[in-house]
Amino acid sequence: MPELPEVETVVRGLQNTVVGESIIDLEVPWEKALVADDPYESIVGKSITGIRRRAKYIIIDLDQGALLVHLRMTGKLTPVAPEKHVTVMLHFETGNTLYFQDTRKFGRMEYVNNPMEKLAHLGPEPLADDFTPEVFYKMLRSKNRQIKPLLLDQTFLAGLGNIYVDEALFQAGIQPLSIAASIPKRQSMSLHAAIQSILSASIKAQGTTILNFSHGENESGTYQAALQVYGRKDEPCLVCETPITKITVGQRGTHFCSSCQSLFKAKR
DNA sequence: CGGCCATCCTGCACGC
DNA sequence: TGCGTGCAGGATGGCC
Repeated sequence: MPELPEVETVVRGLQNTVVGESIIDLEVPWEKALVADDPYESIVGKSITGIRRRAKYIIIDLDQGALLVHLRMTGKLTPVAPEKHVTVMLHFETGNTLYFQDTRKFGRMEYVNNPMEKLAHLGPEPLADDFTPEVFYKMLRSKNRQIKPLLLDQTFLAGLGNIYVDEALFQAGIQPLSIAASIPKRQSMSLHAAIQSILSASIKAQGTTILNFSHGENESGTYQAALQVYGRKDEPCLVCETPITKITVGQRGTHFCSSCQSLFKAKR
């Protein structure tokens, strides 16, 4: 499940591979994966001038417009031909090809004229300089919502997914059902620090690779070894040995330690 | 506004 | 062994 660190890893990996390539043809085995009024007209003939990340989106800049890629759960962008589940292929003048592969077919590649305009609804980047502990505390204070779904809301904060939210809340000692506005300053500071340190550490480890259904995976991250609660239902908490609890919060599997994480209830 | 549900897809873990 | 069922999950849109 690609979250911010995984997307960052993909972007860094493709930096030296696709920038400078000219697109001379495209194939779309799964039509829904490519969103554009006239795909051939808008994409073929253009060159890739850069590749960058915003939240969980990959922005492939073209000499006019850009391709916005969201991998969702199982998407991959690779220059190496996958065996199956290829949804889009970009063929380059050099003879190289960029493959969009996606087992569950939820991922999308969209041609847009102005990528930043299209992503204007997103909240702040959790690793940006102006996302300070003070700013975060103020953001939380105005929200009467459960902290877990709030952190997953990309318009509130952009880039976190289910795995890293569970990990950050554990590290900060905050129970996932806690109401954001009720979280004290001390714990809010701690959550901010947890989000930044976990994301940074995961980027350094090239992301998390949950044992999945892709065979020849040659670029897997190693952060899964550092997970404290995610996927550890009924296993002992690494701090206090209380079995890890798994519940559903906002339709998402949610892992936490009932002893280490405090519930901050709504004020009245 | 906030919470809940369905939708999109496939593969895998289950129970029998 | 093989079948059926349920589940996982990011984002969106609809409903109350």
